Amino acid sequence: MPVHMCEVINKLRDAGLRPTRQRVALAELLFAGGDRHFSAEKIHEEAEEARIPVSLATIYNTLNQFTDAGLLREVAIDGSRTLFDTNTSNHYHFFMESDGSLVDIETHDLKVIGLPEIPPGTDISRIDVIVRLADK
Amino acid sequence: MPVHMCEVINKLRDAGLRPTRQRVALAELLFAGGDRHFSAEKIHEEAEEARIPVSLATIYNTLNQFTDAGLLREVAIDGSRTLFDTNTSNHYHFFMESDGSLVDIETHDLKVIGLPEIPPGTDISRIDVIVRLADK
DNA sequence: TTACATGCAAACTGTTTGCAAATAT
DNA sequence: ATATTTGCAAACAGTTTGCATGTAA
Repeated sequence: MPVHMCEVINKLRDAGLRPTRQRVALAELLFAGGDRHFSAEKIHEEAEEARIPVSLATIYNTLNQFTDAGLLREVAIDGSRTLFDTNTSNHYHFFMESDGSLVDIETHDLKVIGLPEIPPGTDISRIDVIVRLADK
Repeated sequence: MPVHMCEVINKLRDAGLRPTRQRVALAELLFAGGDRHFSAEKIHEEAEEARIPVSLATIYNTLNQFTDAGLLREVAIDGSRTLFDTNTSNHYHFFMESDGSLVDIETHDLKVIGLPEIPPGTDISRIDVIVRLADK
């Protein structure tokens, strides 16, 4: 078994997920390259191209499990579909309205200042920033 | 016909929308008070309580028309449902994770700084900021 | 009178779920 | 051996659409 596969298996184990055939294959697809953004449907297509037999239902379940385990995060762009992001660190996004794609903005570049007091009894769990770009 | 009703009618006319019974009634519901956030379903319930007969399909159509006309804007929180906002000016939001409600943050309080260069050939069409709050 | 708006039901999209068969431990 | 995971199809929620009927101009 190749080393990179063991890494994926350990990653899943650490997250408390059994390293099943499908989960390992999907994790390799998702985490092989650098950071990326995708929908469930996109991953389904890629899995088919890679001859990995996984049902769409399992992809949804897996992406949600990965998200719960902190391996992915969701990005809310509009109501039509859920996008996932392999970069789980605190960062913001450019959203290309022309083609619906996302590009990361590294946090150290960008700051949100002047935040008013938050309601008592609450904590900030996350700040989402989406810079929507349109073709000129 | 009361004065406030004329205002609504003019507002619709200015937006290029015929002031039909349903559109006038919905506009009064939506724009009577100050700024507010809501889903299509919520407005459907309110219309029923107010004994205004409007089908859910018409509410969806109307909210989308109002949005296209610039009378409303959409707020993307998560994929599960579309939220609308009567405040169409540039402003940001607190999102209460506990109950799914939204509260406006006035723009003059909050600034996004250090934005990196945007890709050539594009313009910023809007910046969305959502501060997610969880109960402590 | 005529173009546009409405209501209903049916279609549709993205997502979740129930359950029998398959699999990891 | 046993608890978990998978795949399928069916269920589901939110939203949109086709078409006959109603209405504003």
